[in-house]
Amino acid sequence: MFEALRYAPAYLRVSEAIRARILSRELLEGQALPTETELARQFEVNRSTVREALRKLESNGLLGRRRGGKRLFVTRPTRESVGGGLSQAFALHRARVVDVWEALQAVQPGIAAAAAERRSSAALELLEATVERFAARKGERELAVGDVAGFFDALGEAGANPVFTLLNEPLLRLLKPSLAVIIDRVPQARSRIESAQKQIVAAVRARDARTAAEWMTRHVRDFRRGYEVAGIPLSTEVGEELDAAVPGFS
Amino acid sequence: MFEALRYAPAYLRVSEAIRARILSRELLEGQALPTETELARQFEVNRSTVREALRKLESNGLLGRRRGGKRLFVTRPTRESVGGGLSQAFALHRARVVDVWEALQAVQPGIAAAAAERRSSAALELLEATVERFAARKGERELAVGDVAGFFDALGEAGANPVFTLLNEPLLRLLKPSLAVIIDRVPQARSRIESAQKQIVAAVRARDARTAAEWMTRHVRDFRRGYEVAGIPLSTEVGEELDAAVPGFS
DNA sequence: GGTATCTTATTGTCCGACAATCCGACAAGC
DNA sequence: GCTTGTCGGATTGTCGGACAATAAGATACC
Repeated sequence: MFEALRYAPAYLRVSEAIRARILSRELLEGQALPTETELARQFEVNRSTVREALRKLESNGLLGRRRGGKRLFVTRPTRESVGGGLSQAFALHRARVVDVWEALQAVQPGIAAAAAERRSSAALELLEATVERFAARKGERELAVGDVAGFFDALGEAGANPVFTLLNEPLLRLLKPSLAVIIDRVPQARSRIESAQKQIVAAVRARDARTAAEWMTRHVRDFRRGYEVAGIPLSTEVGEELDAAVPGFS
Repeated sequence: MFEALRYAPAYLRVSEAIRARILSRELLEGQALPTETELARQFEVNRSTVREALRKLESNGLLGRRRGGKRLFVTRPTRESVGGGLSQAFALHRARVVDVWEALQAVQPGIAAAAAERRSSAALELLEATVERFAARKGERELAVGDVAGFFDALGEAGANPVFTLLNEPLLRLLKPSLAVIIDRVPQARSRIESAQKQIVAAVRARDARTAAEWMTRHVRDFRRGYEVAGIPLSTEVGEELDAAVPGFS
């Protein structure tokens, strides 16, 4: 009958006020925030209260500081901070490798198609460099995994769609641990990945969206085969390892 | 040459410590956190410092409180809190409606296929109820938009893939405003949406993943036509309206 | 059993303080 | 001119203590 009437503590109202100013672009990226004391004066609250509000915005990725700096600056959520938060959420929702794989299968062909349609020549070069790097890599499991993630990243970047770029990161993050196992245990994994990447890049260079998407579909399906061959149960829960870095502070 | 040596302020170390305990499942969902004073005692820091740490975890959606409650409880990020943060990030990265549409086009067919493969009968009923609700709706633009979002939501739920569920929310959130315009301005929009939903649900009931995905592809393509007919430029930036609710506090 | 009442514990907010250190300016030296 | 040393001020990180409002738990009552 009646709606619960909300009383919002001051620290929330302060953080909301600042957030609104950022989203409305009154505060622009890169701009320095007033000092805590000044904010306290303007909002007519205590500095401690302001600080609580700032911590919220900080972990939302809306505020950050320059390396070793003191003052806070307006920033927008980076791939890393978004990715950290999201993959953390996935893990807590007990997502399994098969869930992540399924999402990859849905998303990546679209990303590949977008990349093929819109890649700039600079993005193409970057993409090719990534492929070369992976192909040249011998051993060094961890670095090879990084290269594969770098390939997907570069592809997302080439598509010039911020939605794809931001969604890509957390999926890759969750993919990595299991990918490392695959590369270790499946002998032909590297060569299969390499050839798939080359086909995809060729299609991207030719601006052939359909072929890019098709090869990507095959590529992702291969990962699933990889899980099976490597003996990774599809129902393994993806877990955040130690590398759950502090989002928004690095 | 040298790596920057990092010093982490106490409030960050505290929040990291607690986060780690949550991610490692030592602290379980629903469990109450010790009181601020107790935490301060254990970490040997001041209560203000603890509070700053708690605010961070609060906006990450890892801590929350029961309606009108005082104590903090361990929670996992809800769809809403994740969605709020993500759509905020998209907006700040100046995503355009075409970007969101492209992402929908990539993701939704996969979701539909997953739903067809794994839907429970309960989920199917919910889905059908949603479709009925939208079909029966006359006028009431906002509610109709909510119904459409509810359809995608129910579909995601039916797929029983937390990754899809969490990714779906922010996309829908960004879709809504433009969808409202389409429903207003394109006369045949409602009937086209309704028939597409019915085809999709039929395929889901028949557990026919391929057909479900195909109809979904058409359905999403239709939205693009809708943009054109409604005169919404595809390069419009999606913006967070006032409804940018406080994530993790509602 | 359920409900009203009372106590206590806990949170939200404030004030004031201080050390560490980042910032900017300015001077000195090659 | 550009780097390096010096210095004062501004700003953050952290602390201690305080108090009102109110949720939570216990207790008495019907």
